Amino acid sequence: MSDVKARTVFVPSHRGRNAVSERIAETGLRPTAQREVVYGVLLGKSDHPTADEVFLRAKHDKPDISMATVYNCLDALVKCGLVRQVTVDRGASRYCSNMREHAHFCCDDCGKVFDIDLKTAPRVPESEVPKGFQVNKIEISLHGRCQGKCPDCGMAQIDR
Amino acid sequence: MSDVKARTVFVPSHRGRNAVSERIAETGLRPTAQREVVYGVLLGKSDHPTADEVFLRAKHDKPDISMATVYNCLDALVKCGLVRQVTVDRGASRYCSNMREHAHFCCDDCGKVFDIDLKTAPRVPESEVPKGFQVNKIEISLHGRCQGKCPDCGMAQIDR
DNA sequence: CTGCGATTTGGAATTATTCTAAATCTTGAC
DNA sequence: GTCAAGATTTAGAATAATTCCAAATCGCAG
Repeated sequence: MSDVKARTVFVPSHRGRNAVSERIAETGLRPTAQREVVYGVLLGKSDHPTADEVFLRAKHDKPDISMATVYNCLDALVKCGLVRQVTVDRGASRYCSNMREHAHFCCDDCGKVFDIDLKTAPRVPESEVPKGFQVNKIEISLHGRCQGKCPDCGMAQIDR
Repeated sequence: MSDVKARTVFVPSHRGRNAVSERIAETGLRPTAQREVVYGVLLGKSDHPTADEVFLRAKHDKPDISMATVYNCLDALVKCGLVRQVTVDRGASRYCSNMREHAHFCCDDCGKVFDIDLKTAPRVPESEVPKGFQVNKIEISLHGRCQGKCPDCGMAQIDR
């Protein structure tokens, strides 16, 4: 694999320019058709899909996209800061195009993940962080039950 | 697999009684030799070992313990509240016998995980949690770099 | 329009974990 | 102490998620 190291802003030459390719290009990433589709999927529905679910949805727009490419694209989008990778539990990673400050609520019953907006960036007492350690990111995840209150929870796996 | 559903307090009948087996028994879990060894490993060194690492260490005391058993024991210990399962990133789960209120710092360079004590239980604005959702647990993980400041960081993978 | 490096691709490989069914252990009852 | 019932352990197979690979294709700069 090659690193994502482009520095200049690319503009797609053959395919049309659009909001999505524009945003990708702004990060210095080459706006390929596959990246646009993958990013588009995440922008289209913010339900924290797994790579597998992204793959399924991406195929709708681009039937011959491959799973490996979905992983590559997600990886590139995460590295360039357009997408967040969410790891609330064991099991597949989830992806999220909401870059505002927020935490995640993960329902132990239905397995769905919801954004919890945070007005302020999370903080941790500096005195408790070992001297010299550099903190780049703080992730907060809540675990609990939606109690059937979340959308489409009829099909929740109520196996407890 | 059978559920962990014991209700009475077991006392080991054949093997000796000790602090570790005592604590396991108190939770209503059968204090088997394997569980004692696994729990002992976690109590012995709080460096957030993966199941694999626990297996290796457990074999020192009990050479014929199996990987499946390590997973079973870890699972049982987590379910009965004696151990925390830590999921800071993709990759193997880690386990932790520190049950005080704390967050985790995960170094992107050396991959090690450190406890960050929290004086108070983490909170999230209640107003942002959807009505009716029940929050059971809040996990906080910090990501960053130890900058070579952590113990044994000579052998850190500095691949960035 | 051309060359070069970036990206995509299918498939194999790897890693972490779960499942399965048989053997063994633990406990409470006698 | 002995026994039966159910819990636990075990090796190995199976699964799930992700990464690796090397060849084909694509996108951009010149």
